[in-house]
Amino acid sequence: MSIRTRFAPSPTGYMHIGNLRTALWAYLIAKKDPEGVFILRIEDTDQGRLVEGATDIIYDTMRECGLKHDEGPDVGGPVGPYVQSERVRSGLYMDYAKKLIRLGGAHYCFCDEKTIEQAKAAKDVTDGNRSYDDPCRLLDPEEAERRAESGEPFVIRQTIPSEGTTSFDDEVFGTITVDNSTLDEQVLIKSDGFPTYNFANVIDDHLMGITDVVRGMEYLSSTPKYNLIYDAFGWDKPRYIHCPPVMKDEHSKLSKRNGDASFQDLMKKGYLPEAVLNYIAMLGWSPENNQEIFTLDELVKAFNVKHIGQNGAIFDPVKLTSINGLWLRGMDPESYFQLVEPYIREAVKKDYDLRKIASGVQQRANTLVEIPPMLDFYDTFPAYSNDLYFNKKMKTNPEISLVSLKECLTALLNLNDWSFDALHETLMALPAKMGIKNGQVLFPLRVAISGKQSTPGGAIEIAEILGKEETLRRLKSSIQQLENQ
RNA sequence: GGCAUAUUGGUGAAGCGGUUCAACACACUGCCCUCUCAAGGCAGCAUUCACGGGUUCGAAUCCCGUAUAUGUCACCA
Repeated sequence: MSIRTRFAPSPTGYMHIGNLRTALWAYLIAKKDPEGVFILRIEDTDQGRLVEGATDIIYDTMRECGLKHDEGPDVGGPVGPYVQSERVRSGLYMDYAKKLIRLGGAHYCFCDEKTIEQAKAAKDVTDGNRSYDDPCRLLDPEEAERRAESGEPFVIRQTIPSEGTTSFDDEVFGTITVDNSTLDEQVLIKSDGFPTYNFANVIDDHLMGITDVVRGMEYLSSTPKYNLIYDAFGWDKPRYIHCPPVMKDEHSKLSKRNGDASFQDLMKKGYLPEAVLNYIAMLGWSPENNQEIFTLDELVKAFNVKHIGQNGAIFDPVKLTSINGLWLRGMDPESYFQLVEPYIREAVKKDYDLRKIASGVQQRANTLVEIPPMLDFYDTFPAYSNDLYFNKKMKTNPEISLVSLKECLTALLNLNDWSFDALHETLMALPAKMGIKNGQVLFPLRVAISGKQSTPGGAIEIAEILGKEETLRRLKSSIQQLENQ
């Protein structure tokens, strides 16, 4: 039987990183199997929490990441509909709930909320048992059904024995066993007739033939209850893959509440979707070899449930930045240029050779948004301090620099072939002639024509791009600035 | 508080009873090198795997306890 996994978000806001990682892993697990199917299901049974446009964000994010689902609301499939609210309308959950009642796995409950609250308040919470002993479970079934039919408000609760234990196997956490007495008889069908997540989830996973349930570990403690439902129906249980959380720091999960980055935010900050995906795949999972850069297809091949860890992984923006830089540097020059052209144009409005600028940038920028600020010197020669000529490593200072720059000026003045090669030949002859290190000429020159200590591309590239006239203008001005000191 | 799960360096982590077991990567530090910075290369960076016991000839790896963290105990998902 081929693998079927699902990503089942509820459209309550934006797509956070932890969610995206769960989607990714579910995708990878499905695609590991050539016949595997990845399904998108929208869980919108909480009508109160729906957020306008949230579904579109889900579609957009998945598309941008290349996480293509084989079945879902927009593409259809054999086991639809794929939106829970639509499934509710068919009465499907209620039918199954009633069936479950007949099978002894659930019962009607007529308790009103006040009663329940009072009962819970009166209960000793430290005894370790379930928080509410529902008296309705003792009701005569015929009687209960009659009351429900007659229009009395009700919910349907799961019926759980108070004795014994329930256990299940999780692919990442192993076998987990709990006492039934600690399991709450949760509501399956709410008084508005909608199923709760707890119920809809089980029904849908079964009806959609989900073989591998991939979800956050916050569901670990409720999984025994789900298995009790599967058992009551006599259904096959899926494999469970509970994912450790993605943390902001040691203490808190990554969340919108904390103002943490969403996928959309990361895009705005100039990261590549491929790099983000690559990075988050490894949050809590590690490959068997030491490979670090993976395309989606490579992840599919390399991914292995056995290597998912059990501890929360801290989302490290610095590491992401480094991975992103690796991706950027690894691109072929033409695609890179297409990608960064808008960012270069943001800073460079004058008529310089953008492709040459791009090739300098490619070796240096780790994110897209850091590009414009490192290029601002092209359009306007910035004011700068002579202190920039101090460089410990190059052993340069304003005095040495002045000497070097004057040499540069005389050499460049007579240079008519302003090509990279000619510039290179001319300028590299200087240090040899003067008996100093290359850097003692080229570093001052870079400062003199860019007004910065570090730039994408070297002094020679910058001079070439700037052109003879502008280079000499800046050079003269810098020499003057040094002499006036 | 009950229950569940976890605890390897600043970070992600490998290792899951025994020939270097504390890999690899990020970050950091130093050096080298290409025309400079960056990138790249090399080197350094946990005598030790939360703590305390135990099992064993031998434990980061198994067991027990303590501490800490996270999750859960909703007519939210």
